[in-house]
Amino acid sequence: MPRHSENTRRTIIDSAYGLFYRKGFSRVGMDEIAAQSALTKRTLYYHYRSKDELLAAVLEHYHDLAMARINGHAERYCGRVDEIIDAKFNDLVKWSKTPGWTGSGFTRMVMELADLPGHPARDIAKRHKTANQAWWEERYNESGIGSPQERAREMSILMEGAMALMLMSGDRSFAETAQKAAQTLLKAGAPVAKRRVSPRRVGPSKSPRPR
Amino acid sequence: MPRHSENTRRTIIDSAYGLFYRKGFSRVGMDEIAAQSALTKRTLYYHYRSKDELLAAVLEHYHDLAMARINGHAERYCGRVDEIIDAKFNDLVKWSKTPGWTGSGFTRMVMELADLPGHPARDIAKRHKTANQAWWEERYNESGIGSPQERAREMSILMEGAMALMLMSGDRSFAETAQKAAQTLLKAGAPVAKRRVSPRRVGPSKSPRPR
DNA sequence: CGAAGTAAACTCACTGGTGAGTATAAAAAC
DNA sequence: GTTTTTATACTCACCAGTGAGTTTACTTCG
Repeated sequence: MPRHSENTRRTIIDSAYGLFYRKGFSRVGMDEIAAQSALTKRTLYYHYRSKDELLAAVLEHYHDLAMARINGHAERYCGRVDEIIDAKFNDLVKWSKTPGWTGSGFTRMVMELADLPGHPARDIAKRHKTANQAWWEERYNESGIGSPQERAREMSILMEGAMALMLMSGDRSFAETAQKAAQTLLKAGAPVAKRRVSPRRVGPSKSPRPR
Repeated sequence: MPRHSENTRRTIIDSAYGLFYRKGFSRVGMDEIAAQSALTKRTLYYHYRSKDELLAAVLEHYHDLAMARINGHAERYCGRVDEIIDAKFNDLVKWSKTPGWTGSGFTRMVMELADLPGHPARDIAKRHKTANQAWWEERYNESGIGSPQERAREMSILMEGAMALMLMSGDRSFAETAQKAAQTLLKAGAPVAKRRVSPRRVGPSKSPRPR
């Protein structure tokens, strides 16, 4: 087939993402990815030097997607912070109901590769979580909430913890518990001016949910 | 009867635990475990029918250890709930400073094997987290705190989330953030009688920290 | 007592299978 | 005529699990 190397790469990354997300990194073979992509293994190695490099590309791509998605949702994630919190946790519950849901792929990758500090996946996952947290910090900040950084860190913790426990127990109500906790912390933490915030940017989005 | 099979099993389980904790399940071979135990691979299969069964035995053992440890620490984890919370998070920080720390082995196992719902490791990990949460529920309960179950679930979430983020970011201060959040939630949640609680049982303990 | 039996515990060498990554040559696009 | 892709076949390392036999410690019988 032809020269559209961009398309091919996209195909490879999508297939790889699906398999990595489902089964983790080690238990997915390059042959499997090749088969899923309807390509030859040789072609995979034409575009990516190694399995690790492919993983890095996959995470990079889905990090970008997630960021674009979150920023494109300005009209959904606007208003008072407490409303944004509710929206976020509702979305988490919705997401967790998709058939093969197994939590955050980034988190799971880091846990699987926890003993390889130099692995590219580690850095990308870290960047992803940092970016997410920065997003929350902005939300808290522009709403005039006190200690926005601390609040954002709490949100990260609650989200991460809720996902882990939902995955382990199969009990979706952990999202609700985390949500209520976030609201309580918001109220208890910072009795500052509550001002509304208007949508920041336009750009609807649908599509699957990387995380 | 010939040689002491209990000792051998113990050796195997300890070696396996060390390797599984460090590198995860898939990336550790039975040969590696055998070498670490100074035994033949065949001997491993004499005591355990399969690698999965060995993993189950390892988790079972370390779950017991963790429970024994937590119950043996009655003199440490007593007093007002807010003191217990502080003690717990301090212990988390201390634990996280041990050289090869990579968070909760149970959580990481579940994340690695997330696509295998029937795997024995899943059930054991779930039981472990449930037991931990029940422990917290008791603590809240015997201190006359309102909604003890909800408080215990929050604790689980905060602990789990803090560990995940500490692992990903390498930033230990997430423990502190989670700790403060737990205290805030405690105060905000249940303005009920604060009564002291005396040590429940005796039995000092030291030893490493399974989780 | 001591030889013979025996069952648990253990070893060595092996199998079939799969993993990542490569070699090479040739075909199809553009 | 260069880039991309196929096709097939290959290397080499590893890995879960096994077949068949050996050692150890304890028992039983003469």
